Amino acid sequence: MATIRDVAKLADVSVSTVSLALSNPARVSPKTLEKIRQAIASVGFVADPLAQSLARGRSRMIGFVVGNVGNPFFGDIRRELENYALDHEHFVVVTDSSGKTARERAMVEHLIGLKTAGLALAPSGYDQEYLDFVASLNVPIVCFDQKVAGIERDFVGSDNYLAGAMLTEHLLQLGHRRIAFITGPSHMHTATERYRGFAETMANAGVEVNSNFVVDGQFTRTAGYEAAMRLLIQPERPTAILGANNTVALSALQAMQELGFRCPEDISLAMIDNVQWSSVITPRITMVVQDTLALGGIIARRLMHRITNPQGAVEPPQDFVLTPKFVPGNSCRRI
Amino acid sequence: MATIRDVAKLADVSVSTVSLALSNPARVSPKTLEKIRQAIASVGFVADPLAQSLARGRSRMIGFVVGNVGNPFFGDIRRELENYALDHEHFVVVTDSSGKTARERAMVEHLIGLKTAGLALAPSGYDQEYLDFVASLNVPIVCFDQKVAGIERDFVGSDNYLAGAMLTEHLLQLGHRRIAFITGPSHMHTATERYRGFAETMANAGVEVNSNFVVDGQFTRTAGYEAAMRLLIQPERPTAILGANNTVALSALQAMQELGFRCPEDISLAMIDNVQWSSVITPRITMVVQDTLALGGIIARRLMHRITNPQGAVEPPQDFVLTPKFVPGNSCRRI
DNA sequence: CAGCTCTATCGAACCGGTTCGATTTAATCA
DNA sequence: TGATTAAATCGAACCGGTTCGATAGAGCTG
Repeated sequence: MATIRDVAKLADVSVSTVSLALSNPARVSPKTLEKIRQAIASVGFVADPLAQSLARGRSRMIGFVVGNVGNPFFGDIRRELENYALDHEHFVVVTDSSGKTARERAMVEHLIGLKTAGLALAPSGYDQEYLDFVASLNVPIVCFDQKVAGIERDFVGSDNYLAGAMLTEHLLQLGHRRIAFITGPSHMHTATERYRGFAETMANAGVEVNSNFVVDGQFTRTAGYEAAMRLLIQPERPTAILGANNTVALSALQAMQELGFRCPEDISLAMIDNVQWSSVITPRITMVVQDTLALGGIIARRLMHRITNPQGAVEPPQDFVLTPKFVPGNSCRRI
Repeated sequence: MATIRDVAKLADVSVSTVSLALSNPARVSPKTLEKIRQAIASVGFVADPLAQSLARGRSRMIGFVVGNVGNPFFGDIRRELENYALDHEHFVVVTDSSGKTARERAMVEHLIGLKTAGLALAPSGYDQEYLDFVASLNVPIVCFDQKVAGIERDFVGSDNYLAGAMLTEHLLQLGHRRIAFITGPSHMHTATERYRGFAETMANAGVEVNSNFVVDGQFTRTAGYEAAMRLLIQPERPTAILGANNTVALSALQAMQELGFRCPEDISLAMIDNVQWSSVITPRITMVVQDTLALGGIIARRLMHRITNPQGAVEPPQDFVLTPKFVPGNSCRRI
């Protein structure tokens, strides 16, 4: 590998001039610039990103930290961010915490060690120590999906209260009263908000919620399946199930199928968030979806803005909350 | 951030001794070691990974390059690799080329620039120049999924010929003769092998393949859908469709549903590779699946072996080909 | 006790860039 | 034309580690 000193020697200028020519060509005389250009071309010089990062104290990498890259929700956002970052000569490194807080923290630490230019972070869990840690970082960070009280950063997400409320209202309109709700982890903002949307809408309609009808699905497949089973074996079954996310809802569908319940004839089902092959799942699930492309775009622009703009770094944090969209399917019947 | 010089000053030893104590404690006297330990603890020293990588010419990162991290096939492999790497104090950075060769190359170049310890690479496309580039890298690389002629590296994958043959044989056994095949990109090894498995099995059974029954689905959703439509509008329709991967097969299912064909009553369907929610897709698709956990484990061990073992780096490349598994569903009927 | 070997530690160069004050060169003005 | 100023270039220190030959002291041998 050719180094900057090889180039300097060949162009017969100092190392610092080559460096200057690279970072600010306007401040180098045209003929020197040309000599340097030729030298660079002839030895095939490419600056070592590691050395640059060390010297600058900052790299051109952006860290993307989520709990599950396989989730299409995160996948779409990642793609948007990646495209935008690439256009601005930044490079996205993706890390997956598998939803484990300890691992998430280790990954953030690692990315900080890499002197990443910025972080797009979907926190999956946290304790006070972790919050302090995140607060102590002086790197641009845009949080998304999970709004965490105590993290004073830009936040990009959807109106989860509304998402829960919309589906609840839809089921009420169809005549359902015995509506069950499969929740997510109580420490997650999306989970609590969606539940709040459900509970308040029910209360506003004057419908009491049977306490056996609220079960914890942890946003995971196994817990969701188990939670659904608990709902289905009750003598007084719900007429509709609302899944707080795609995973628990589809786990519920699986449980229903295995026990021989038909959807929507026996039990209606609705969920928040799309999945990849929803169009071939029978019945087509009625859902509320987030505008992942828009979210990804906002995250990307906001993060790059803070990274590239000198004063962008000190702007006060801002929240961007998008309205989710209702997508009717045929998994909810009128009763 | 505390540097190694701060530690040296506090422990009243030289910088090089601190470095030695960190990398090879046995060669430092016990009392010096203790002084250094205390100093490290009191200033909270953590070595800068960037500076280490620059000085060593090698980092503790492993690059993971695939065309679509959202695909559960790659997701499982990523998880296995990540767990194993973490156990060996290595860190996986994931990059997604979105199936674009140019981007894939840029990502590999970037990872090499980061002086990654090794690469797990699922090539999605290539030209001669790219092959030469990969060949020129003297970093441990384990290729997987796509076997590329011209890349002399370890390879981990499944027997794709067998995968195609197994499903074809199954359909023949059920009495199908008019079997259609939706292929993947012809430059992909998995695609050509799976097709070969289909074609040869058909030939061996003495069944001629209608040339209109072989359509190109590019392993993508849009092309797969289009290809399926072309099959379904023919006056002489196939009685069974075999999708060369999950994406094209499910696109075909969608096309069938939209045109009002029932599966398997009107047309049978089988596919290679699982998807996340196959258990709630109706009908349950008959498929051949790869053992992603085993693949991931082999990739991880092989790569770490080459990285950590001094002589591992020079071992000749080896192929690991696993046998895929037949998973019956109810998407294929006897005729 | 001189001569030799080992062990522990050190100093300096190095990895490959960036940065900034100092210096040289060129252009502008009185 | 000499003084002044701006533009171009340079040198050296720096980022934060690693590495390796040199050195000093301890321990062993004859």
